[in-house]
Amino acid sequence: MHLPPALPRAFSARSPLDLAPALIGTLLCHLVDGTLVAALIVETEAYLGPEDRASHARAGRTARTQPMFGPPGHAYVYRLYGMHWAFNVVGHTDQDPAGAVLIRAALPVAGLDAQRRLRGRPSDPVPRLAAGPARLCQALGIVGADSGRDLTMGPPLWLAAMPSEPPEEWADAGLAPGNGPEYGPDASPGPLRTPPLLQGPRVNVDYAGEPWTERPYRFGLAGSPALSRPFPGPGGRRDV
DNA sequence: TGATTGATGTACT
DNA sequence: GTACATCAATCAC
Repeated sequence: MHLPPALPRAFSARSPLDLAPALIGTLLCHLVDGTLVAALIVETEAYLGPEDRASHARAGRTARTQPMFGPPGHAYVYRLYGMHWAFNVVGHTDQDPAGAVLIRAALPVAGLDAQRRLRGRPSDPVPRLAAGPARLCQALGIVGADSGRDLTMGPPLWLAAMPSEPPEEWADAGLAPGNGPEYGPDASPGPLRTPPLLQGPRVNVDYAGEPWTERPYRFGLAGSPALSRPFPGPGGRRDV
């Protein structure tokens, strides 16, 4: 079984605003009962430190938000609406006390049967299995106990670069080698070099009258069938 | 000590 | 489009 190497901590040691677009096109990997389940990240949101009113770091360090204030490259998992889990990658600079990137959606590429089973909806099309923060945690088997885990140490839970030549048994991620609009189901496989990104407002975040363009902190892989929901029309900007 | 609130998903009209 | 499940953290007294 091919286990891609973990991305180093330096990858996450930057502002969530830089990390959020950089995470698009990377792999989130989890070893579940000896099976690799992995998905290509296609949608993220940046949450900054205490000055970001929508960030859990706004109220300072608590037992729940502790990982957000810790070293970059760790997981921050929290309960949502009392019944779901949501997964974040901790990332901030030494100047900023806290920060994280919410992984909103990913395209399953390895361990598809396991992901269907974990998700509990066997007939859902693969691109919808992890299309949403709570669905993603379900499909990848991520739970609250994973909060605080170091994602730079490999199994059981880690971030990795998408291999330039994915193993035969992996599903086609539909990535074209390089730039271009051909990021659909018929695109030829290959690494994601300069992904065409969309940018827009964070989902279900109250902007309190302020125009969202002041904080366009949601990022997505253009044309991906695994996005949790569309980006706003012409206001959703390309080429981030 | 009690009330309100979500970084959601599903089912139903 | 709307209703609702379900609960820890946070906020208002």
